[in-house]
Amino acid sequence: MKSYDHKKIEKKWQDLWDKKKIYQANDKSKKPKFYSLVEFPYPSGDGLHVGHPRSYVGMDVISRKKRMDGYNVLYPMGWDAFGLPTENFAIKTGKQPKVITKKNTDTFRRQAKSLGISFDWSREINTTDPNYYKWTQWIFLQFLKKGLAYKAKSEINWCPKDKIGLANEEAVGGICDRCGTPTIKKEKEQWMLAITKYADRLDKDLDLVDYPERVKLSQRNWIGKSEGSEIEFKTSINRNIKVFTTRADTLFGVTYVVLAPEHPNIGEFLVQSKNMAEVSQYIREVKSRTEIERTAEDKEKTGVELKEIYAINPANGEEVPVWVADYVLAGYGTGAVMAVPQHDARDKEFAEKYNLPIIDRPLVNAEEITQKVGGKMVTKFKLRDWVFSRQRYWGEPIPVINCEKCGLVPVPEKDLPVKLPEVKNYKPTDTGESPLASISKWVNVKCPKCGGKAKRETDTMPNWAGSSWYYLRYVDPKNKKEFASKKNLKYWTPVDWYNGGMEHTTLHLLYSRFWHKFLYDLKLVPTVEPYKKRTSHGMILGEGGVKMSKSLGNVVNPDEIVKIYGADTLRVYEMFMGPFEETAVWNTDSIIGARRFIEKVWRIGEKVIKTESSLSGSLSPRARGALPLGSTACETPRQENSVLLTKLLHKTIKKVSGDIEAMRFNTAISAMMILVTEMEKEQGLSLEDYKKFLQILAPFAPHVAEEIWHLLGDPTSPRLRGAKEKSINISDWPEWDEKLIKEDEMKIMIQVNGKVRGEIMVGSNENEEKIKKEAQEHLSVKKFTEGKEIKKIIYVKGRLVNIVI
RNA sequence: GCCCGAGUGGCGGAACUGGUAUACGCGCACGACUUAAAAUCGUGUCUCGCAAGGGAUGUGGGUUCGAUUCCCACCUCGGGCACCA
Repeated sequence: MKSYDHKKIEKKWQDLWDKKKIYQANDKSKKPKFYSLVEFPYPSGDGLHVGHPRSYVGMDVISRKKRMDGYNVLYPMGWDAFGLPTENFAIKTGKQPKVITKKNTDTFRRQAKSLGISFDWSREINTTDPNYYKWTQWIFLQFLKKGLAYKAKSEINWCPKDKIGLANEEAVGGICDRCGTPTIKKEKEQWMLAITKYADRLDKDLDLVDYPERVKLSQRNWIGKSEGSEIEFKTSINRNIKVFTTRADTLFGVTYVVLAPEHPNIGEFLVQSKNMAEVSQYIREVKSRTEIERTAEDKEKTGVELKEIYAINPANGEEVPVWVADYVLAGYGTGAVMAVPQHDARDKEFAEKYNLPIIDRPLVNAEEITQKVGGKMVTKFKLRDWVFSRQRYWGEPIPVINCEKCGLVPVPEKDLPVKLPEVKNYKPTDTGESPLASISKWVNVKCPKCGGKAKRETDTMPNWAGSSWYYLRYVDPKNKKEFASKKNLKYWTPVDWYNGGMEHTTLHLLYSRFWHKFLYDLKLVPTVEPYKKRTSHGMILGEGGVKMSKSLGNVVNPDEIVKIYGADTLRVYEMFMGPFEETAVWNTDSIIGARRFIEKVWRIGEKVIKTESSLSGSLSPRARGALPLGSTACETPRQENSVLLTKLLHKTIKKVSGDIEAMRFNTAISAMMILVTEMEKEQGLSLEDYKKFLQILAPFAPHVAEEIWHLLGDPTSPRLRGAKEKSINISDWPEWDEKLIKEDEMKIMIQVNGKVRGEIMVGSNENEEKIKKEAQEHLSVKKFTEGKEIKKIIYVKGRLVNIVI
């Protein structure tokens, strides 16, 4: 046996696994299925960085264990390849986005393979592949058919630098998500998806899934469900003001009413106010401000009174002034609020600034008062409809045709996919139209309905489109008739375990749940929720605890680590560096610990092989497994190790089994390290025990485990060496023996007043009284109890005795 | 401002339902092997103290025989949301 050479071993097994297709999922298996999923990456030009493997290896460990547990595992990978960085690179270099993407995915694939991740590469998908986005477009047409995709003139967040319309969530705080430029509001016809129609179900059904509490919470906050009352205020003009409040109980404390500057009926109030010029000036001012200016932290509230217009409090008939102020949002509730300065900090701030009355009134029952004033209880959501248009090239074309006569006409399903044409210039236009608009050959088409002159929609879909349903395509990635067959969907979905980053818990997760529910309503998928269980890995920060970034020059390339230390070492290190769900700081110096661990495993392997071959002799092949149990005759001498080590092995098997399921990879590895240290000390290590250890190591370090496994030979086969043995990675996960784990002696700590003073060993079935007695007689304990009155003695089974004096 | 999460050796971290605080790893020191070095192995490594013993899990209090763990208040860091009525 040669010394450990990770380069040879890893390459050899990666190729063999590929050839033997041992990680391919089987659509027709009788085994129980397990669908494990990681977020497919955006294949950037920089290649994989060490953060990616954290998620991939974590789920790989789980997938590998599940295979060994007897599951038919689907663990797929693909590319979420539409997106701005590629397009921007295309603009800069003039290369085709398609070509750039091909290059990047090749790099990513090579890197992922070099880590020995057990992905089923036969199901690889790419969102930019027309065979894939055909179905993204098809699903869009279903939304259109059901009236959930619609075009609306709306104010969008416009980035003047990227020249692109952004969704609210991409322009948080009025700053472009991509380049940091302050966004401005711009009116534009946009495609929208009515996610708000699903708001309530998206909130409620979180009860059905196994997500971490913090993930559920952030989804709930994003959806922002709140229950309250809608109450109408009559006014001095012929137009009521409807307000939304969660505090109808404070209705008697209302001292004024406020309209948002963008309130739909603002015009009617404006023209009848005495200070029309002043008010319209104010509204104009507000609209000219950027989002940042409007929401700046220290910004003082502004507003203007609609003079000579008043509203009537329906609770007591009082007349109160009406104001326009930009602290009221048009997009939430009714765009108007009743102000109760006594109970609301914002109203109070405003009232104090403009000398509006602040009054204290008794509170009443919210529901009763709502009913009494003719209002109704309603539920509102913060969630807005999803702006689904992008004025960009590198996205799925929205499959719609604008006909001069017929209006918006969906592209017939038989004409899908609407393929992206090749263009010369990928730069978006200053008018805000997609570069597609300038390709007249592509744009000008016949109307599918009337055959008349028509133009294609030139907007494309946002990044989130392709990733909203990709997990469905994996179950049947080559299907030409449907996005996936009913049969495969029924077998594989839902995803059993989905791991990804915290940064995707609000948007991607919510969007894909929305699409899934929509498809469920169309009876196209069998389950209400797409993901049964979701976990989140922590980020990997650069040395010093800062984010890895090119500008800081602290990005670690996994290729380097694989080259120097090997994939197994990188895998073990990343799983060992800290709790999986928490942020971890990269430390190149610590990798050596993982490498030493693997080398130790290798050395023990060498030792075991040496003893085995000396025992079996060179003439006869070993036939240990073939011998009947308990047979003594002619048996070759077998190497035995101490019962203590076997006990430790079984404890470790149990610990590792449980830790993998709970993603406590760090403590699993720690337990294996302890076992390995003990195994190395052991004089004669038995082949069986060592092989069991290799099996529990295999999910973490599959290459080295496989190599030694094959060098040792399969004990159930008469052959010591040879290529025909089964892979360790699909062998049966070892079982532990509870009897061996149970100690016949237990260590009991003795405390005096809660302080440890000694310990005794007792039989595991020893009765309480005897243990207590023995504890009191313990020498180093007596020292503390002598001459003191013993108040009571507490015994915790199998743990300790506490003597209280 | 609001909502989460976290504060344990020189460092990454462990302690699963309240029961030996600091497992495992990195680093460091010393020793063995070696002509030497590397690698490897062994020993030690929270702190004060010669010792007996005492003190430490962000700070202060509480509950308990017993608290890193539960409760209250505060401080610091990380993340998310942010005028959502």
